[in-house]
Amino acid sequence: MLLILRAMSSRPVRRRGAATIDLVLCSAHGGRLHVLVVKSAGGTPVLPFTWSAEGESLEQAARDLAKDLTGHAAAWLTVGTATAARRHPTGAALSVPFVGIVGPAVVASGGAAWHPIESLPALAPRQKAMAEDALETLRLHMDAAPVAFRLLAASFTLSDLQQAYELLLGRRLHKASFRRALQAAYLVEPIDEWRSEGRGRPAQLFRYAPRKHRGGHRSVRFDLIGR
Amino acid sequence: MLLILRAMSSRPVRRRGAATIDLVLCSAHGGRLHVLVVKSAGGTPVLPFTWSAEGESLEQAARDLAKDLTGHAAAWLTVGTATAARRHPTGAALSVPFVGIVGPAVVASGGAAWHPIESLPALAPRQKAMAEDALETLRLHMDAAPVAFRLLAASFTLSDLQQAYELLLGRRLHKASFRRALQAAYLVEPIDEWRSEGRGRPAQLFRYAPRKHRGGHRSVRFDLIGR
DNA sequence: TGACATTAGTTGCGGAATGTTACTTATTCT
DNA sequence: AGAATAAGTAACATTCCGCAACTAATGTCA
Repeated sequence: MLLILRAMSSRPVRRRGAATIDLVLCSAHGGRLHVLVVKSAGGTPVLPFTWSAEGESLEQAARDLAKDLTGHAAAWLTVGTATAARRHPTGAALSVPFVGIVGPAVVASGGAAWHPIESLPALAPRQKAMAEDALETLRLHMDAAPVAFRLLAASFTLSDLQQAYELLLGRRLHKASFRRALQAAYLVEPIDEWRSEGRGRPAQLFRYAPRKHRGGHRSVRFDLIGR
Repeated sequence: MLLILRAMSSRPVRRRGAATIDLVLCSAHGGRLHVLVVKSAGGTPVLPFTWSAEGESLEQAARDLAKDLTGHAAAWLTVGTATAARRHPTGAALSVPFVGIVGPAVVASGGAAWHPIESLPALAPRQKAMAEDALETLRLHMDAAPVAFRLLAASFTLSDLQQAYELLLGRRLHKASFRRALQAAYLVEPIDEWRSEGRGRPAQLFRYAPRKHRGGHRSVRFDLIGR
């Protein structure tokens, strides 16, 4: 399936030997983070990958790969930690992992399947390491980029958003505090729609609409350094 | 000088064609962040670099390069954003930048020189981009790693530390607030030494000694998202 | 129909964290 | 001795945050 999809697009010719671009594509389903895994020619599970091409941006290649795979552009994408120590399934010397996010509506098709990030299938060592680093990469960027928002559809409830943050942070948050902080940041805007999940009061929908606000110049938090 | 130093060490044979490992080595002098720049064979300024070698860790190669260059091991090192779009001086297709830190005692020798990060000499485009990304990379990691501490010597005054944070954050901090937050985080330990800079009261010296403390599970800060 | 469960969303309080100002302490310079 | 300089502290007001309790809107089920 991967090969078929790649043949459908007209991208630069890629040659074996340079570096692989490995894609750790993430999505949130059912309150858990999932990673897209495909099948290699031999049937073993692998992360989607492509080869770097002369003169082409690595990021663009990763974006093309994500689009070919899912039919949707990645909602967010960043480069991870390039590595050469372990062996890539293809024997490539170098791997450049990209960590991407697609919204919850993207379904896996063909040989591709979403796997919970805590219980991935048996990947090759280098790919396994890259997948396990993905969450850390997302955490690293979530203070400066709207990572949590990209896990959601364009319109979402505040409970959805809180759940996304809890997913990324790995801990529970307090509802009232979360909403107060969110309001103070002018990051979301209510839209005139409500969603009912069946039980309980319907929730208002919001969209990501950051407004310029002079970043409160507050002190430093040392909370995270030193374990 | 670079070539001489590299010949002195017995590292794996590196062959042209794979990827360059470019080093953005940073250090703080006189309240400003500096980057180490060397001279190429042709005399033009370049970032120190080496070639990736089969089977060797990219990070280890970068660490070796830093040690060969300065005689000191890098106090901290992380990988930056791999790139292929622009042209490397050597014509390499791929570059993996590493952003490193050495303490203030490391002096440049031979063809190497420290340049303020705001006024770098005319580097090749790809290297210029990598160097300009360095500060952003450091900022990205400073909440999770002791980046600011690595810019300092093993013992330092609290004013030194505050200056390092101000350097990285690009804004002034309040002395009292900074010290309170620092005390609450159990990150430093006073040692029984004082340093006098000539005028003013001598400052007590501290060292980085993080103690396990249950990270206060506080709410999220949205300050930085959305510009 | 009416009590109950469930989820969304708000309010108010107390304690913790932070910004600000002013102060004390220790040293050098003149 | 007194001014200048920098380190370090104290006190107070303000803001932030965790918590608990509350209201609101819907579905469920006896």
